[in-house]
Amino acid sequence: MNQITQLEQRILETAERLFLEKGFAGTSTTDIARAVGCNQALVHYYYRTKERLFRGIFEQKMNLLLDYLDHAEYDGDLMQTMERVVDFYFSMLSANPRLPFFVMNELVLNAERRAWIREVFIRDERRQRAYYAFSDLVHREITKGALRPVEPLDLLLDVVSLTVMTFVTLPIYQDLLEKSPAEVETYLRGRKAEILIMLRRGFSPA
Amino acid sequence: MNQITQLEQRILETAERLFLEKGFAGTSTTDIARAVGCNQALVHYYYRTKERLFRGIFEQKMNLLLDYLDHAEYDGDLMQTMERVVDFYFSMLSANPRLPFFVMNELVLNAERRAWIREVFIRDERRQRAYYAFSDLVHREITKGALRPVEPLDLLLDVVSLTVMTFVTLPIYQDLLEKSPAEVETYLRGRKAEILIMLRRGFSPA
DNA sequence: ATCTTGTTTAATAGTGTTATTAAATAATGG
DNA sequence: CCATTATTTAATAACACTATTAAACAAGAT
Repeated sequence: MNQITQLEQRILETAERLFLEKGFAGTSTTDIARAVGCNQALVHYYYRTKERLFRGIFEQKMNLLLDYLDHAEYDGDLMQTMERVVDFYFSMLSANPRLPFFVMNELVLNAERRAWIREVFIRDERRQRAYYAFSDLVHREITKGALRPVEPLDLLLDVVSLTVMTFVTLPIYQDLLEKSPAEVETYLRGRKAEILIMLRRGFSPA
Repeated sequence: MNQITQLEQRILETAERLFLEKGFAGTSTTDIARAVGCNQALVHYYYRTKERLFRGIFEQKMNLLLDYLDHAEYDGDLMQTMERVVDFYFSMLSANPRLPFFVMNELVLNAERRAWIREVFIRDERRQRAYYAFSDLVHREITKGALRPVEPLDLLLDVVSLTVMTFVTLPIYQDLLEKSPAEVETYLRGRKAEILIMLRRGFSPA
């Protein structure tokens, strides 16, 4: 029960790392086995197919990404809520910077994955409810005069675009502009501040 | 000189389409040949390696993407210039919606490609000059009081984030929310308007 | 008509990929 | 200790991929 789970676990973790780094098409089960240091057949013993292994990871990562939104408390002030959300995702994504690209990448490149995801995620009541709650709140805040008139989906996309792109382009920023880890940290702090300014200005009423 | 160029051309066009759709790792020279309807060796006869074929396309697409910025006239009003830029890219990307993802994808997934790109693109004087001109203008406009204090890079990233993400997530929007082409067109018009509002509010002085 | 040059294909080497199978090894329970 | 079960590996099937080579084919020039 030790080495057993140990290898199975290490395969999962390594697969995770490699898929996140190189994507589904760019990672082979041989790569994974090599990185773990075990026989390639073992990957298939535990997960049967590369697709199954991938899906498990993909689903988990997708949930990790959406969980916070599902449970977000849309209390009184939407502007404050928005700041909390950005704050949370900046922390979370600083620890997992390749997460958003990973999910986006596979959804964009693979139409079958989109179809599959449509069934599993979009038709999930919890998620539907969360979106309607959010949508209602936006409309209420607009009526209240606490928010500029805006489509809920637009608001969502604006926040997501600014936040996600910061992390998606991070490897490019690092490598192309040859930045050190310390510089990257400063840069991320700066980006977060900038995004909050944009959102505050962009959505304040009047 | 007819059938000659014809096949060479069709190989290039097909490669372009497939690379844009599935990425480098997801497209094989066999796929390309199959789609063209020619022998697979012909792809190698004209382009020698998959990597060379890809690089030609990648470089061309990257230039296509950056060309406008290199020649953008930063005249009097920055805000107006910004609107022209967004307007241009929305037209251009509506015709080539997979372009930004294609470039981003390869840069994020492939570190060697980043290194190569760093040499070819970043160390290009025209590009350097264009960026400095832009950076200077931003600082001048801030001093003039025509623009909120902001780092030029932040301004650039905000514009790029909002614009690019609209197109990157387009397949997801289409498929996951099951939208028709007509709905997509309306959606894009809406996004452009929304982005212009965000930018105007986000960067107007005071 | 044949020589030359450029185009296209068939064949294939060489490698890498996913996946399965059977055998070896380790661990566990009776 | 032995039987059973779970883990791990070696071997390999079956196929896909990149790239090369030599030969077939077509055109135009001489």
